[in-house]
Amino acid sequence: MDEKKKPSIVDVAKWAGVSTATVSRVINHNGGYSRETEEKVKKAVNECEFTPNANAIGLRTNKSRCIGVIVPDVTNEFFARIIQELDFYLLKHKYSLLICNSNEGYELENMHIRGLIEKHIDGIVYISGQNEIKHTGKIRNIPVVYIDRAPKNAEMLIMSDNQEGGYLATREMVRKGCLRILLLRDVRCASTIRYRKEGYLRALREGNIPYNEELEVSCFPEYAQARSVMDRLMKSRGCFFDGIFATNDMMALACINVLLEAGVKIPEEVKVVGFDNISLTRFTSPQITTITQDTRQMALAAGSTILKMIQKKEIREKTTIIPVTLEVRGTT
Amino acid sequence: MDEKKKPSIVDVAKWAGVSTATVSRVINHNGGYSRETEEKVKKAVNECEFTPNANAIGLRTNKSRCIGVIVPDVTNEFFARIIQELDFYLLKHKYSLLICNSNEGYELENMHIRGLIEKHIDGIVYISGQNEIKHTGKIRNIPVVYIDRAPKNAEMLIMSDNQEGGYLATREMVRKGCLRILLLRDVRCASTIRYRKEGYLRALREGNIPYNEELEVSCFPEYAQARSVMDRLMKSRGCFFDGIFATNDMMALACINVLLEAGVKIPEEVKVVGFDNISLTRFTSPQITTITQDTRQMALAAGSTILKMIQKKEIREKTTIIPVTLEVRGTT
DNA sequence: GTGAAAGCGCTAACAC
DNA sequence: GTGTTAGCGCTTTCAC
Repeated sequence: MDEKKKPSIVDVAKWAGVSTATVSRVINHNGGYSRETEEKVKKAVNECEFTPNANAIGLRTNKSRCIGVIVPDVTNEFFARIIQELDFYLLKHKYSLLICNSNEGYELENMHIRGLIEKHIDGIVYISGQNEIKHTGKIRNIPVVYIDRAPKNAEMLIMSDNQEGGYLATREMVRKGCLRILLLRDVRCASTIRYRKEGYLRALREGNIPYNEELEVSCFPEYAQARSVMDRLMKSRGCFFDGIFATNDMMALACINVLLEAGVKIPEEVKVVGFDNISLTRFTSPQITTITQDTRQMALAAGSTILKMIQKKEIREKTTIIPVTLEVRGTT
Repeated sequence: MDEKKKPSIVDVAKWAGVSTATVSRVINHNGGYSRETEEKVKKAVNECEFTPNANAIGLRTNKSRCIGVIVPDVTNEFFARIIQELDFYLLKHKYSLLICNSNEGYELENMHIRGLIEKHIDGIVYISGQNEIKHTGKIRNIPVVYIDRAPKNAEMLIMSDNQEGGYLATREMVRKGCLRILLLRDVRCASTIRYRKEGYLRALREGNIPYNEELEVSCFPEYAQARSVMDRLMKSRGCFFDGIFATNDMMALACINVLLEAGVKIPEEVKVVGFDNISLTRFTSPQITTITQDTRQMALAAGSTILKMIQKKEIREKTTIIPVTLEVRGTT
């Protein structure tokens, strides 16, 4: 065993006085060896401080035990939470997570995908973040699990029950007496948003409240844009609503700040519900009522699905819907 | 060239009518071939849709073009921003980023490190997040760059100019007339916090304001803890300060909410400055004055340093200090 | 300027 | 139950 080099399985074999095949068998728990040799080998492994060479294994088996995750923006807490849970789940299964931040950009995404392919990663988790999927077809022969949105030909999809979320959010306000509930929605035509709106409509119907087109306002799903839209609305038409369902928490926060600054009382005069339950919703005053997307379950579903695909196990459901919950707090 | 299998350099060599050695040379721009063969090979590479097998390269060269990043919590925006920039920088240099979320846990971190070693990653970026570095010595022969904090025997360290940050924050309040500036500090004894306090003291000295021990309050650096500490303080002693320097933005936010709820006017009666400039500081009302840690420069420094170490280039500075800036907003 | 061939560390098929 | 060995795809030395 060389002084400088890392010990290989050959070194271990020599040390234990067995063949490399036997060492390999023991390491991989493949059976076909006696209790005795097992001990010998394990001892040798420890004493040599042997660690397997993933590159060699990968080359030999065409597996890398790496999963790539493509994400529009790690900086977004919702995505970060998914990554965190995914990392934890995969670590337990001895997989590594390669992070690919696309910044919502086509070019970065493609560079990343190219890198992933060269690295022979075993699978990809693709978190779309409501934007269009652009790469379609570029990824071949690699299992892909989509979270949130997926291209038509996609195999596997994990998503929250957005319809139910929209419903729960709106029902909460209806039950508490709101009659003119503003829908402040992400302007982008994502299916997730469409579902949330369906839920909103369902809750209105259930409460015998007619849908009013004037109460639907679109804007880009960022704080700044939501703020200016609400500012303009308040200036031009005043507070003509008694509830707001914002399709994400940042927009909800923008509403709350605008209303509070205009002297409107929350939740007495206007109630507000957001979506996502990012941590920020607990750091405001009042704290924001919102819909929890269960990032943990989403990550778990994505992780176990991708592992199953890698192992070519059969998967019953192509689409997994993760339940959402209403978090009642100070704004309703 | 097999139908199902990915083409290897053997296929390309056959296609181009040259040897694998030549293909390798062309691919790696190693010179020693004619303009003519270069064209032939390049053409073959394209037509075969050849992508190199990173495992084979890694096995042969003992390089993986992978960098691991160990981070206490991806969900923390400050860390996420560093990861984002690092990912971008490394992508440009054709390196991949393996994410290792330690959740501030010893065990997870070690599992991750073990995985990184097996994967023969080329380097590690270690973002400590002010907690102690525990692994010391476990990582051998792998270049490591530390961000924020480093163990004694560490080679490379990137950090913000925390002293200057504390100074700028405090000076801003001194200049605007504050005389009793509360220091709400992270209770953990990290060097970063120590530096920030030094800056605070320097600004006081400069303003001829005596340091008052009673104005230094410690707590865990989370919103909830900061809130309850401030709540208690206000209940027991009222508002005996006219400024607060909180050593991170979450604590600053907690202060602001407590004060606002108690009817204290910000910034008229009390001014507040945070630290980090997380995006949340712009989503509050009033927006929070804070110190920007330049995550982009930190990531750039970490990225270029780790690449230099990998290439065994000499590095002048062991420690890189990244400048910080004061962001004046509504709370001062 | 180009090719032949060894070998990186490992697994798995086959032999015993 | 264990050993021998071929070969995964690539780089690199050594010939020519």
